[in-house]
Amino acid sequence: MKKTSLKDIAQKAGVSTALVSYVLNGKEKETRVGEAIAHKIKQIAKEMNYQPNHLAKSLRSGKTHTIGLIIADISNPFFANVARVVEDEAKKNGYTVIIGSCDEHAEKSWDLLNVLINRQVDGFIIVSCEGSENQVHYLKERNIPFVLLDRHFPEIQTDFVATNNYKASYDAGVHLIKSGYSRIGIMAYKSKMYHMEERVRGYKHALRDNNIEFLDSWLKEVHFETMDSEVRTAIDEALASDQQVDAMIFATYGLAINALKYINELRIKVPSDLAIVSFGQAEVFDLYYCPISYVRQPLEMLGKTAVEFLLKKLKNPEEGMKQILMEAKLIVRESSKAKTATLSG
Amino acid sequence: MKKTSLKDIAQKAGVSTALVSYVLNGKEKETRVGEAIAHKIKQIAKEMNYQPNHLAKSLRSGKTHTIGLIIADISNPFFANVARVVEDEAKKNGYTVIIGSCDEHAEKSWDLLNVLINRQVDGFIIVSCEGSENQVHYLKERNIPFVLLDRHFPEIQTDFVATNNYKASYDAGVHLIKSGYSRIGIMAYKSKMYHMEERVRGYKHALRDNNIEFLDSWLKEVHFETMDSEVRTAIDEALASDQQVDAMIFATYGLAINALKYINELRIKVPSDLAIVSFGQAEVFDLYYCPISYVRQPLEMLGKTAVEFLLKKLKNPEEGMKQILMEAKLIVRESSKAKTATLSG
DNA sequence: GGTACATGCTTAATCGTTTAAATAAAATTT
DNA sequence: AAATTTTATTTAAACGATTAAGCATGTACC
Repeated sequence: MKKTSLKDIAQKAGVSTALVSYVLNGKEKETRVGEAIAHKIKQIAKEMNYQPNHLAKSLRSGKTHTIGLIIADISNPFFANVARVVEDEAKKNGYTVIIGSCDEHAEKSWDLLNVLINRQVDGFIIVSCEGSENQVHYLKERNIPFVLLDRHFPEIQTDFVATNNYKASYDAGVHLIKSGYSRIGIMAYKSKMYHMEERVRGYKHALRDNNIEFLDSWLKEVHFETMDSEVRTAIDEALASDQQVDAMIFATYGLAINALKYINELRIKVPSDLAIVSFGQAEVFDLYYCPISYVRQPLEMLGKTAVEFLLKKLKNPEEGMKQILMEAKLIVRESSKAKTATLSG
Repeated sequence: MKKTSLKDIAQKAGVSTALVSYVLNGKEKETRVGEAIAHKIKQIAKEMNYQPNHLAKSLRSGKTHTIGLIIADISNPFFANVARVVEDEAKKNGYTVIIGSCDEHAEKSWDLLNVLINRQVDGFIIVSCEGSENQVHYLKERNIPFVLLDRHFPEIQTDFVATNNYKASYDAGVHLIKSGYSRIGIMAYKSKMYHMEERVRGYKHALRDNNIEFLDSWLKEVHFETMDSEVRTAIDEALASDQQVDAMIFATYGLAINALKYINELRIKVPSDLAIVSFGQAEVFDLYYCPISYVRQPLEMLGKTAVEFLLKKLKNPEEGMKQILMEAKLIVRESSKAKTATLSG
């Protein structure tokens, strides 16, 4: 029992496939199809439960109504949620999303890109990973529409939707200072990615603007791949030295999780021994015995806007370049509460 | 600068598209293409960076090399991870996956199914939600290949890959009993889904086989949609009554998370006030001040096997029905440690 | 009554592949 | 040398849709 095609309907109605196509695409008026026939065609289409073949449509039109979404790390709940938003938003507009995670590997990202290009996606939304600049250039050269999400390359002119990471980190730093912490560290990925540099920069400026001298030993940079062990070392160092920190900003969700596990093991008390503010958002932060203060990025808006930008570009390739930085919001919880309160402890 | 097609290559090589197709599909031998020409064609294809058009291929062959993955709830990290496994495994076999989450709504699942059928996916892997039996029947009738994952309907003959939930829950119950708990409750979704019933059944039998009389008030069933508030009520009831529980099994990850948040608020101590074993697996359980014992389902194997079953069926539609129940493993942590140890507290 | 236009429908090309069947040329057999 | 087989290549239909162009009609106008 094959799917019914235009031909089947045409045959049953005794007309050409052209008429059927016109009618079912709502072009009866422009193409002057007889009312009686039009009605008959619609009737038959319904009876036979006609569903157009997307492949054929796409082959003809060159449009697949599919978006490729390449995510740097889908195991990060922030990105997982962004992916959901993108998917929902796309579906609302009649688009299907194909998701791929490159797990922070540029080669994997490259493979994905090619697979999806071959699948004829109409455009891309990309959370770039380190070393994927060439891919961005490639897309630009080939004139394939795309929007960068959450991470972007300031030296490459592209559409992007991202968070103001500098500001977010600055705010986090100021918040800790105002809460009475003065020896504030930051843990970040060892990375040349702009969003990461911005987070470190914001933190440093927060210290500077509050007359706290930044110490090199307060910046802990770890490699993504060997995070598990490096985080432990970093925590050990941050707490053991004579430049011991009393608060720490975690530049990503993954770093925070790893650190918290270790901190648990060490029986270090948050926030009395160590105050914490983390980027990223996740249930985990609510569930920790001492709820974690975090930087809430405008997840929904990021996803929605990225889709919006891309679809606009798909509809009109001449559309101008769109770039937007959205503000994050610092959610203050127990893990960074004012130090005075813990002086008694 | 259009993509190069078979035609372009044919033109440049001065041959017909047929030859090009044969050569590039490795059918030179069967179709006896001249060696010189074959070589020339390959050469040109490489030079022009030929990438076949999947749409055209699919239209012709009726195969899209795409799998539809419908997940009951992608916000559940267990399912999110299963999705990753399925995706990776599919990709290894040259398949692309289109994921959709129905958020436990049968209608949404129905919509997804249709969207994906229209997109001509070759087959489905489905984590069914309540009330979607008709969809399973529909697929069977229309002879669309599919494999049910994690949840199945015992009264419908289908391929499936799932966990032995009865056994898992039974083990969890026995473990708690052996650890000295005797007033053991269970929190589950109010649902007619088989996997949920099995979890309750296993728990009950664990009690029965250890001469503990099951009390109705120990079974807390909450609705998925209104989980947030109902979980609180359930916890209140479980702890306040004269039939107060000293341990609790959570039949899903979501329930556990919600309950733990509330338990935190109430300042209830785990496990001294309440021991806990939960289904599902997530970082959260590691991070809780008292790491949570949980039932680890064979996530990787489930996903891989589902893909394997489906691909076999796609390759050979006559393939027999495949059903498998995999064993879960109880991971014992602090949250359910032997009661004697806490008698002093 | 001839030209012009409106109406209602069909034809056929096209998108990029695959592949059975046809064809032509060369090699082998009778 | 004719018949047959093998080898190398082309032709053309098909997948399922879209759409410009063509072709009959009928109606209106001068």
